[in-house]
Amino acid sequence: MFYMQRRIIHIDMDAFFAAVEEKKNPALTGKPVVIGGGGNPNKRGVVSTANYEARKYGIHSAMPLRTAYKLCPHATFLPVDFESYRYASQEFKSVLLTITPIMENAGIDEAFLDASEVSETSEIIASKIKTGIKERTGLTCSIGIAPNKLLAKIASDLRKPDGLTILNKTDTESQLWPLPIRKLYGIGPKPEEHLKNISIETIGQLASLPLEKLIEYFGNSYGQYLYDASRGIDDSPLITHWEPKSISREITFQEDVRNWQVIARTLAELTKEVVADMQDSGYQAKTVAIKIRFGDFQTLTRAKTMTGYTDSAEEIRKAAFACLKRVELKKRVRLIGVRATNLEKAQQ
DNA sequence: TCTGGGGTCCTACAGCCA
DNA sequence: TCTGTGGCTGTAGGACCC
Repeated sequence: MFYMQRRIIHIDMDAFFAAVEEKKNPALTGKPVVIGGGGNPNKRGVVSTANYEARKYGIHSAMPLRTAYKLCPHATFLPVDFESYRYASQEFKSVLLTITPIMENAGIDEAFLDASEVSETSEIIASKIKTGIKERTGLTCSIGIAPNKLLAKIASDLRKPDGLTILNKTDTESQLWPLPIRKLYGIGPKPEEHLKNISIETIGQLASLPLEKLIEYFGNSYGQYLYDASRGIDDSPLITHWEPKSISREITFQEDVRNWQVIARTLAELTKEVVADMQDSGYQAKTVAIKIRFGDFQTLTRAKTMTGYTDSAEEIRKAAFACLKRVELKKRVRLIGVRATNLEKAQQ
């Protein structure tokens, strides 16, 4: 039996939000730009994207805006303009679809292509993608090409910006194993710390652990994942179509709130937005959940499953408030959110 | 003192039922 | 009738990603 090796391409736009902003306002080019929250570095919010100039000051995604401001007060701070980014996203993805229709959306600034059936060489495909995106949007991207999604994503991260990296199965030892464990998709701060405690720092060292050990440390599912991923093994297919599992809204107050009226009014507004979203996209929900984060970051959720599926504003609001009633509000509230889950496409 | 918002998936546990 | 077991569903929390 002959198995053809897949050819998966991962495309990652370079400092996407910042690049779109620089396109909108070329005067920003070459200066440090930080995008996040409402664009006011003295208010609550985190960095969504920092351009390469701003990264030189140590600014990175997920950093509090106030911290970014301390590191580089003369940077330009801008609010997130999702409309523009969504438009640019559609534009670059339309270029990708000229290569092959087998595309997986992986967020606003990333995508995978399955180019196994495309006859051109990887270098020619990559060059077509880069030129096409540059012509269409004026933006650059980094590309990784490999036999699976896991390696393609790691590859696109190896040379940035405007890079191209092609990995083969046989490159696992030389290219994958020297990398720090954090580079492996799915390893966040917690597993990283756990692994460092047992002196595992690189993907190669992770690959030296027997499967039984990994399962003992991390459970069946995640243990098996780490075992395979550290060897560059990944058979997961591209997801070209998917249905949402939940629709939600949440908001962090500028200052922690004790006033129940404010909390209730905010919950009602968020619920309205969720319902509008559901109705626009044609979904009904059976379960409504709320999320509350207190000033000390303690976070709790309460959920209520209704008797049937609904997109009625009245029913969903009632369910959300039934959840709120079950929470003892004895501390100031930092964040409140509402989520509709257990979704079903509404009958037409 | 600081830590967004919109998602997904996994795990643990409790209650119900056959 | 009592007890144990295993599956299913709902709930809650935690971790990850962009």
